[in-house]
Amino acid sequence: MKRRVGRPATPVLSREVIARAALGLIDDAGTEGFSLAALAQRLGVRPSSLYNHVTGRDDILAAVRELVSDSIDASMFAELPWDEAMARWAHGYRAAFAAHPPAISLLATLPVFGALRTLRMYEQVVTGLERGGWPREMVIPVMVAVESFILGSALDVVAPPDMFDSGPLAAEVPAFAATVRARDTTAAARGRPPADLSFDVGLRAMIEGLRHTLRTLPG
Amino acid sequence: MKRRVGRPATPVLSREVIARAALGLIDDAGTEGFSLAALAQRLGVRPSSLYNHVTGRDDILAAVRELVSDSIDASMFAELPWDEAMARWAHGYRAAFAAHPPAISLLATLPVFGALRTLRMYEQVVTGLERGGWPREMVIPVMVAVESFILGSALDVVAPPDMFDSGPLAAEVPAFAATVRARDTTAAARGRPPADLSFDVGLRAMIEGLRHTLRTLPG
DNA sequence: CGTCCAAAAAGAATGTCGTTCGTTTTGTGC
DNA sequence: GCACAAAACGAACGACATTCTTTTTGGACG
Repeated sequence: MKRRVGRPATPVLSREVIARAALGLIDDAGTEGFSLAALAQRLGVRPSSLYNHVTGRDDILAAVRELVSDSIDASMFAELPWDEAMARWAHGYRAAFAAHPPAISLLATLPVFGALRTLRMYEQVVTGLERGGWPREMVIPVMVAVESFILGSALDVVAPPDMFDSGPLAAEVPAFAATVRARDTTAAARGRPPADLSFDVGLRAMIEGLRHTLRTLPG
Repeated sequence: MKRRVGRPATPVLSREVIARAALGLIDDAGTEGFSLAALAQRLGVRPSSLYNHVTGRDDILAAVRELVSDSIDASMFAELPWDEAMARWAHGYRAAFAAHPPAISLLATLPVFGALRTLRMYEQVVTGLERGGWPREMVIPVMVAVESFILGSALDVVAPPDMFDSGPLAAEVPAFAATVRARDTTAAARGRPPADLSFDVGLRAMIEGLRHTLRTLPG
């Protein structure tokens, strides 16, 4: 499987191929397993070859982010009431990231812009909110607020499970330890990850609160 | 200012000193300007000396995170109603991170645990929520939901301003471009950063929604 | 059909970075 | 007063992202 020097007969790489391999590598090897050397090896290629298709490490991560973002559906804003559409969009948004836990911390801090597909998604959301009666100047804040919650919740997914149970620390913070246990019990009883409980509670609250905000708007 | 080999007469370093210098370096030089070499130079020390006080880079960032977290006040939960306390806590929490924009992306992805001070903060919040009537198993989800929103909003602070105004992209997403302009106008009129609008709208909504959730709880 | 240029691969080399290890000097407890 | 731990330096290493050069191939144009 050794590759010869020189341009190959059939092209091996592309921005798309690199992004998919990168996401696969991150899924398999985790955050710290991601390196250009490992990525090149997975592609059967030398690291320097990557630079013919991307500008560098950050560009690869941007491509991965586009890949993940492109799996988010926002078409529901065209048909459903804004609040119901928002709930579904948020669930899909979070699921897209939660499907690749190790990638979250790598992607969460990256700027999103430059991706046309992402802008189109925003366009759909914005249009749906305006159709729902939100005043122009509040549309972006409302969308960004929900998006911030989603992003933060995605980071929560990758947070390590609490390991201080029955340690000397638990005695220092009894109320906290007790409520954590109560949450874990409830989560286990429902067969869902603890992080899902926070997301559901928070999303429901935020959308209910936004309904209230829109209802009681001056004017 | 050259230091001689060997243990100095008066100690130069400590975990605390290192953390403060690191935060200062991040504030001054940004995310990518942070390196152990630069940090050591700022401390008048060689990089290898740091390892006498911390286990490595990640440990330094953990110390910085503790430093930032320690400036968050949660005492209001002992006196105020839970919803009002939550609002003030959230504002302080976000402000603590927003005071160091370049640090946010470095710290946001780090695990929080091991810091006793942080656990004590959680203890105060948890106690306040229980006092407010929240059932045990919902306390942590409620707190984590709000914290996720705060974290996500902090990341939004560091997001680059939209630069696609009047570009060829704006024509592709007219509704989006228009609402962004409306938001920027409103933000400018109020003399506040655009990110603040999203945070205020989202926090108000989430707390109002949580009030509604608590009110309509089964049982 | 041949020529020239761009594209796409490997290969070699570089500088930075985090980290480890050995050495030196100093403070401290017996 | 002596042994040992603590805390600094200095040297060296391996991993990493990146750049530049070289080699081979595809395609456009004559």
